[in-house]
Amino acid sequence: MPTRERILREASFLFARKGYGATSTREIGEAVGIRQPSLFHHFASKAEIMMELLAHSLGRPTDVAEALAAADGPATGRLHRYLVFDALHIVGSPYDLGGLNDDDVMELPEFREWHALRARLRGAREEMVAQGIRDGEFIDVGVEFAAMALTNVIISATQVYSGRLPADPGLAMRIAVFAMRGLVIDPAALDDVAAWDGRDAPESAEAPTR
Amino acid sequence: MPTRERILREASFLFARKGYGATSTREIGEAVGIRQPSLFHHFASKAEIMMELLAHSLGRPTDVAEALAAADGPATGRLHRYLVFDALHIVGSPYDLGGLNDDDVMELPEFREWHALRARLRGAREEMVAQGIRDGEFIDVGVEFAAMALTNVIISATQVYSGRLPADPGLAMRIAVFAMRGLVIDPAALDDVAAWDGRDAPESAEAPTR
DNA sequence: GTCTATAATTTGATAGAC
DNA sequence: GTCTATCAAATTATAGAC
Repeated sequence: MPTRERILREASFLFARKGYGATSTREIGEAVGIRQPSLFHHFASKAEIMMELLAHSLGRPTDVAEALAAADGPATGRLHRYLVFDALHIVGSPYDLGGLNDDDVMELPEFREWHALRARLRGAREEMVAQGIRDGEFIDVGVEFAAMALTNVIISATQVYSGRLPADPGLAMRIAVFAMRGLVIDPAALDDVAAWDGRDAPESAEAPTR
Repeated sequence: MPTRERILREASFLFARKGYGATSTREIGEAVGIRQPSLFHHFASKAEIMMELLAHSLGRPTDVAEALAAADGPATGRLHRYLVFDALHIVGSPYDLGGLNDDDVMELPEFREWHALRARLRGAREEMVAQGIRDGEFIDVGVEFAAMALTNVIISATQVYSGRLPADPGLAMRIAVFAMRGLVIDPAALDDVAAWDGRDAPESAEAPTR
């Protein structure tokens, strides 16, 4: 495997475990098996490593969320489909995407340009929640809170079931149902949904080009 | 207000926003309005500041969770009561307890002694979930996952509703209901619960001795 | 109780040999 | 593409004056 790719993977593991600011370039080099200055042959700076990971963490999910927010049909089904995609995207990634775009990273000035993309992803998620409230499918506990809570439940699942989710897309769908049961007025609506989009969800889990 | 207390507060804000490892003692001193070396008149090290915050973050919640895990009555009511306490504890604190006991901090060797307390808190939460599953009140999505997901939903709420929760304990109870609706087999059981423990929940939100 | 001065270490990044 | 050597800046913490 190319050194550049190994750097991305090891860096993502360290960033997820210790945080971006607390991870030194020497640690990354050691994990990869090269000396610290050799990193800078592949990336111009430590921040550039993070930016490539941010692109992987935010890119496809934003596209999928915006497409589903603009699609037709009940919000319940579209939101469920996004949550299943999100779980499989995180777990199917060769990188550890846990807490990658948290505030502690995004507040640093060198990542200011990524605020817009993260805002688009959040906006699309909140749009689906707002649609469900407007159409009488969801209770109104606050759009921002509901969207954040749903995301955090999915992240919890990817952490606890890290090894099991990709091999079991059905588990991902049950977890998305669990996450949404608090939001949905009629829990029975989720039974249909889980059967409906079970077909295309697994293919959403993709690995990055290597 | 004593300088020591101001240090704890400003440090907690910075730790929550940037992470422990990425927060320098110079920043803490600057936020307090003193020079960096003056911090060490009040605390022996940066880690000791964090440990005092950890004690506040984990101490009472662990006592409450263990007491409720050992108490009688339906797990639904006891777990709901804990979640309301947790939300009011976090939001009522003068410190920012968000992500204080995350892995990135707890994995550092200087905080190894705190693993036991965090494990007790997690154990008590998971015990309540396990009781509910055993007694047929909760669906079984995995004890560890369910307990973590519930906690993360409460933390989401404290972040989004940071200013509004302490003034509105009823909101905290509705959020706890929202968090638990995915877990409970019969959502109607939560209507009774919310009315039952509404009396004593608000007094759970305490400030530390100053 | 806060300050200045400073020690000892670690940080991200560069230069240049091979 | 990786290495050694090194730099400038930032880190936590200490010593001692006031």
